Amino acid sequence: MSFSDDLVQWYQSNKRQLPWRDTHDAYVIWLSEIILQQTRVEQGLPYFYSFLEKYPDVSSFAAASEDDILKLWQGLGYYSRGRNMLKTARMVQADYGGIFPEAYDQLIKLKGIGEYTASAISSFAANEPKAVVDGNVYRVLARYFGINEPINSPKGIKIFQSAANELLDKHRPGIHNQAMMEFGAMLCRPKNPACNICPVSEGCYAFANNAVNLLPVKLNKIKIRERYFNYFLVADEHTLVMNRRGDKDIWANMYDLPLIETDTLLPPDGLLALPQLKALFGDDIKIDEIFPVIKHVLTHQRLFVRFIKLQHHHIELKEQWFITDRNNLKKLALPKVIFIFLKNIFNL
DNA sequence: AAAACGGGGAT
DNA sequence: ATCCCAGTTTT
Repeated sequence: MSFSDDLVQWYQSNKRQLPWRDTHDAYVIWLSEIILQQTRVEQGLPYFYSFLEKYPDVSSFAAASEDDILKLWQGLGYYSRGRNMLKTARMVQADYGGIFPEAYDQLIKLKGIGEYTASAISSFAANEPKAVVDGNVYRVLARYFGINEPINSPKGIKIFQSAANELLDKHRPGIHNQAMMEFGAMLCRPKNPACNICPVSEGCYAFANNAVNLLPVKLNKIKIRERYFNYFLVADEHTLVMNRRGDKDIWANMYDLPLIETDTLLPPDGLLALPQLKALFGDDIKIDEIFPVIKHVLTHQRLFVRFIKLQHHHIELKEQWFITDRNNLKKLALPKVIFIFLKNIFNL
């Protein structure tokens, strides 16, 4: 019995039942793989269902608008995944007649599909012998073979890909890949791995050398930027002023409120200089209510978000601002922190 | 080669 | 708090 055989055997009797397993539809597999990038299965599952229901095939996906896709993606994060999916769906519709490709060399050219995802789709859908290397596989390989090269160094990435390629069972690459990942997710976990019931502990370097908690090695302490967002609620009975975000910063092409970003800690009294507000909104405004600062944590940024309700009779709309009915909010893709605020304010 | 890109769960 | 999740793109 080889390492792969042992894992596959374990996989077949211990795998979770997941809706994207046991299909060979490349479109469905693609949908699941993009959703699951940097996302836990439990978090992605409801999105997978809603996307599949609304867009049962690539043609219907390609016909959607970016606003539609981002709205359905709302809350999942890494929104470029959604925007790239739309580009890819349209490319598949135009260049492949709506037939989702299954070949690695074609997949790798599509937006949002990198080495991992191209390997996953091609091996799951068509049994193409491409080895996946995701976070699970890095961990399994590092521990089992005692590889101490950092998993996120350029050298490490090549070493792990080579190791995965060598290990791949060319006769059943799809199930081999799934078994590697499921094993990493369920037994060979980052913390408290289940070495006591591990089917391959006997040949495991880390288990034999008491190095399970030392591997894999990862470097790069990401640095976190602090930002201070002052959002302004300009609303009447039925409508409010919204802002369409640009395509560079976080939450690209999504919708929030008129914003003043400051580069220092917010003043304790919560007051921005009134002249600054008048310069932005016009003279006819007054601060109505200042809400407590909300700390919103992202991977690379810590946001200190403060909402300020303004009284107004007339305001001047800036370039990316527009007035919309409250009822239209259900159609706009909102960042989590904006969504929560508006939901609470308007009892949505 | 680094940095950027969300949000949430486990420890 | 820290890590990391079925990673990819941009700088």
